Amino acid sequence: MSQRYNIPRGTYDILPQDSYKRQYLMDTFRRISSLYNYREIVTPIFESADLFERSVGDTSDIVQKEMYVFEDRKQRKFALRPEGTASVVRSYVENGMQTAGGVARLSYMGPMFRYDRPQKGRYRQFYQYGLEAIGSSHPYVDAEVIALAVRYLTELGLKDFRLEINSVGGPASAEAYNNALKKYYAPHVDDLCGDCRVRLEKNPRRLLDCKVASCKVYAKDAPIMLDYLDEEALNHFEAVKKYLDILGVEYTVNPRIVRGLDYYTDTAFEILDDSLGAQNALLGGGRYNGLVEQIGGKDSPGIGFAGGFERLELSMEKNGLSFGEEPHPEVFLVAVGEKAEDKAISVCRQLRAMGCVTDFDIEKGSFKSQMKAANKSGASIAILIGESEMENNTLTIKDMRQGTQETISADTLKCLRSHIVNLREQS
RNA sequence: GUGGCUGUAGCUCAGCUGGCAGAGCACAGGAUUGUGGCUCCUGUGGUCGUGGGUUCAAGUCCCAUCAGCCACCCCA
Repeated sequence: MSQRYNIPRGTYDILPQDSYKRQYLMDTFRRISSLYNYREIVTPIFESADLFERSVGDTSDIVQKEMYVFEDRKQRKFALRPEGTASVVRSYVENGMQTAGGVARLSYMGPMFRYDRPQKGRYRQFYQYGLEAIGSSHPYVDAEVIALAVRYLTELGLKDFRLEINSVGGPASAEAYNNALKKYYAPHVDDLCGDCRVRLEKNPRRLLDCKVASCKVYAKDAPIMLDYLDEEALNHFEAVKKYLDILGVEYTVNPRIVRGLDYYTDTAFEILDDSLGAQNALLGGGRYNGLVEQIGGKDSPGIGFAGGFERLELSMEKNGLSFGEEPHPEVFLVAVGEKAEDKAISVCRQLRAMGCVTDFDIEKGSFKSQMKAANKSGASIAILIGESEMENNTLTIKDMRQGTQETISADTLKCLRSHIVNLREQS
């Protein structure tokens, strides 16, 4: 026997018996995002590594420890995308979307890659849905994006999640806050973990969600971001809350939300489902007013979110929610004898031309085993063609649920069609 | 990158202090010479994750390694 191969660590196959679930999640996301007039954008799954280093942040764990970086044959440095926003903004700038005026509403879905130790709800290749609204800094847009995220989850039937929001302020607030943090932590430097000593210099905000016990002690009494927001940032945050109230979206303010990507400004939010275990973030997002310019475009504000399909599936399964109907053929053909088989092939073709989902297993021999196959397929109708049907030029149509059957002329296609439609309506 | 638990048939798992590799489900055939589901009978299917070691003898004990799960971490 030749070499057997295994799937790479942290990846998984979506098997045919489950793929309708993922399709349901994707279809629903497309439906809801198009309700808000978002259009789908598809970008490559790899980009210049530099794009992510500059946008996500070269001090972030994503870039430092988790990114799949590789060189192509001409020694250009690329990365498998660890998230979607950077690519969407790159495309926005590259294709001059800002010149179109108004707000660009862009949605996307696809695989993302992070090199991390796999566990429940966490994979190395995982699939995200997300969207970006670029071109407005109006707080209503923040609220609308959040409302859309909530609407999507609600549409899927999910209830036991909670929305947490925060504001990390603009650059001025951020600097004031960072200085306050540095000042607060300075006397305790020796007690901090190695990571945090580096963070204190480069990105002090991330000290707040360090889980090392000795660092956690100080996080409790650390200065709070919201107290350092300048007037503009504070007004923005208040307005976002007002619009969320108008839209009927429930939330709690969590001043500790510090998103792991460096490009966030002002609004940051997460939707959490505590039944999921350690990986409890269903979706997360926020505003990124400096990102477009940072990537080389004309200064334009933006906001967006992204979530993982895997965690949605876990949450839905835990709650016993439906992924829509599992697909199965409507008609299954059963034919015994060479001439009957030939007849079945042409009936099969005609049924499919009518738009009727049809299957026929030419490998199966006996009537019995073909009937078993028909039963297993879940088809509601079986069409039987045997000796007597061939002699009389008829077809026997069997209702698999009721067990009833009747014989009709094989020539009247319309007749066949009305039978199928009839039976389809009954079931 | 760190720790704990687990790897036996396609799936879920049993296999005692080392002694002939098992069950259920699934799959195939039959009981029923043109009729599925229920029942009963029969059958196919295994480099016991991989590589070493100890032993007369290893699925079982030891070491390494890979993978899965859970947690840390990170976040989707």
